[in-house]
Amino acid sequence: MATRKDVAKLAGVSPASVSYYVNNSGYVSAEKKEKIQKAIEELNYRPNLLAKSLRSQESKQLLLVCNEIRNPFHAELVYYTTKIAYENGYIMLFANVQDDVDYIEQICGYQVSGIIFASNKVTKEQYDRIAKFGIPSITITSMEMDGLDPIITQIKIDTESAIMNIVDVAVGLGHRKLSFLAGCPSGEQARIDLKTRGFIKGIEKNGLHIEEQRIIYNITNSINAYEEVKRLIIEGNHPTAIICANDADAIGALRAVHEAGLKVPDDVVITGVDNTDNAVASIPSLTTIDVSIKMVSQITLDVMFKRLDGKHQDDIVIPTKLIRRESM
Amino acid sequence: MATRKDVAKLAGVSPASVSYYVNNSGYVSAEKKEKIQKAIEELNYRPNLLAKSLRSQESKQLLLVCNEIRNPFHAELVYYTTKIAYENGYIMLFANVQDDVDYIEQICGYQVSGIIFASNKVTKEQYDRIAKFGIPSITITSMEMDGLDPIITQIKIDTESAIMNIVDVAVGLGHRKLSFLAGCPSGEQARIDLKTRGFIKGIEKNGLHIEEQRIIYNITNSINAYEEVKRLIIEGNHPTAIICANDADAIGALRAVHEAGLKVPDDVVITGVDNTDNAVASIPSLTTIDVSIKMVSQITLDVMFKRLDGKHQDDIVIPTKLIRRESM
DNA sequence: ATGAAAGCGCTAACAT
DNA sequence: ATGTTAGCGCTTTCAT
Repeated sequence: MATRKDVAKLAGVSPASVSYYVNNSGYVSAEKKEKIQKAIEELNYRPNLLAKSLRSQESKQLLLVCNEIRNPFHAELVYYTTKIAYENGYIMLFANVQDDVDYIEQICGYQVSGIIFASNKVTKEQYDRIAKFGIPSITITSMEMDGLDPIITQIKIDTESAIMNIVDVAVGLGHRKLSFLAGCPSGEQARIDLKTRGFIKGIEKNGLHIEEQRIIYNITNSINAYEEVKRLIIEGNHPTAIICANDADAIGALRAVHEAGLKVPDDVVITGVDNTDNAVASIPSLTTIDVSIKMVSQITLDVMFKRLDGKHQDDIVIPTKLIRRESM
Repeated sequence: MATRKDVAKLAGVSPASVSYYVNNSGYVSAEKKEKIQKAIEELNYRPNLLAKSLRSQESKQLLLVCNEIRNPFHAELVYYTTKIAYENGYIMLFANVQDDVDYIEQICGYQVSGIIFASNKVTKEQYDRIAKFGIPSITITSMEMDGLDPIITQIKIDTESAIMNIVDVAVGLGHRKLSFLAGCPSGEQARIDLKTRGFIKGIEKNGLHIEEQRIIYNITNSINAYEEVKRLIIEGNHPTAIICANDADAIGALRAVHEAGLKVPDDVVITGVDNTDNAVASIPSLTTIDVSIKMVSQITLDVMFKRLDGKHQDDIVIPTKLIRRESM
């Protein structure tokens, strides 16, 4: 690849002038501008961003960490954040990470300007480790993370009250046996997972006993959800309301219920979260929680740019909205 | 962030020794190794990959270009390729690009080691422009691209015979009015789109007239597909076989047919492509074309590493498989 | 076995 | 208005 030096030589100017022209800093005469432009085109010159970043101590690269890109919520988030970042002169690096913090730390070696977490698999200890790098970070979360290093701004999606609301509606419809398909593992993670908390709080608020309500943990995709719901039904005494942590899981649940010869919503109601395209297109269409991913993306990057600007930003809570469709 | 110099100072050795230790090149005494390791941990040192890449003239960054990450096929591809790349010491940069080649060119400024295209929106002219950078590239394609610069290895997914096969089966089942929901725009793109070609060839092979078979272009997601199929049905004289370019579109078609009170597969058969989770979980489940994305990802990166090694690689054709389920 | 030093391509302060 | 130059953090050759 041609370098700035090559361009300077061909254009008969100094390398500095090329920089001035390319970056629109410093003065370059119209005559030289033209010569430089010509040389750039002839040589197909592109500035070496590695060198530029090294020198200017800012990479203009943002890192987005997801734990499951195959989940449409994450896919949309990648779509919008990448787009907005680019429109603002930043390139998005993407990492699909389960629990390999080493990976993230390695990528930080590229001197990323900022990190966006969209993963429910990163633990507090791992956040703490990454916080040490001093890189402005944001986490889009459905977790209650206490005592997180303030270098990590939390954008909390209020799925807790959303799921509570769903429980209210289900109970209002007469359902007494509810089940929740959680994305997280049981134990510590479950205690801070807002969706799981919402379910438990909803159950308690409605005077039901949480022990009698089944929470199925570790649901990671629709196939998985399908199998678990199938098992629930085969075991007998199945729930009449199946509340899922996301739309994909709800699609799997729908299928299992359908195969068992049960009708949705007459025999069993099912709900999702995320309001993805699937929720509209499925049969029956899904009652779900709308989280405007476009809006979340915009807010996230607004916050990121503010942070990169050295300004402080408090944590943010993003409200959600129940979308009633056919499945409940 | 701490630099190599800081580590050297704290450990009481030269910066070179730190490099030797970190990269396992050159000799370092056990005693110094220990000191260096201690200093690294104390300072939370991470090598600056920007500087390393600049110096060693290889970034170990791969660029993946998609045009629609919200499509599950792309999402899975991102998932697997990112994973395999990392296992081989490469970081994947991700770009969701419609037709903005400038964006790709800009990212190339990071001296990416290789580029993987998974987009049906990149035109030959755009490939040609990027080929000029001399970066080993691969395109995972469902297009017939003639005369492409050999710096771009083509991994062709044989969707052409797959769709022809679907047409055969549909006609064998007695269908005479078929429709194809294409992802590409009509015109030049459609002529090189293997799926569209497969449909046309299949129709002709079966002695039907292509003029009487509706091809709907520019279908980009399930909502879109839903609307178009709804329109087809409302217009009357609707097709009894709706062949879709991907599973997501088929889900939308399914919904439209269902709303019209028609039964799948009794009144209308519908097929997808990709064999995503949705195809298994939908009701009815989808007859679709299986393309093992995991395998495609593995092959793609095998080819990439071979290319990065300076070896030549011929274009590859990846076979596909028809998966019969309930929708046809 | 270890260190000094050149240089990767760039920015920006400074000199002219 | 344009050029010279130091230095970003690193690798690697060459001396010691």
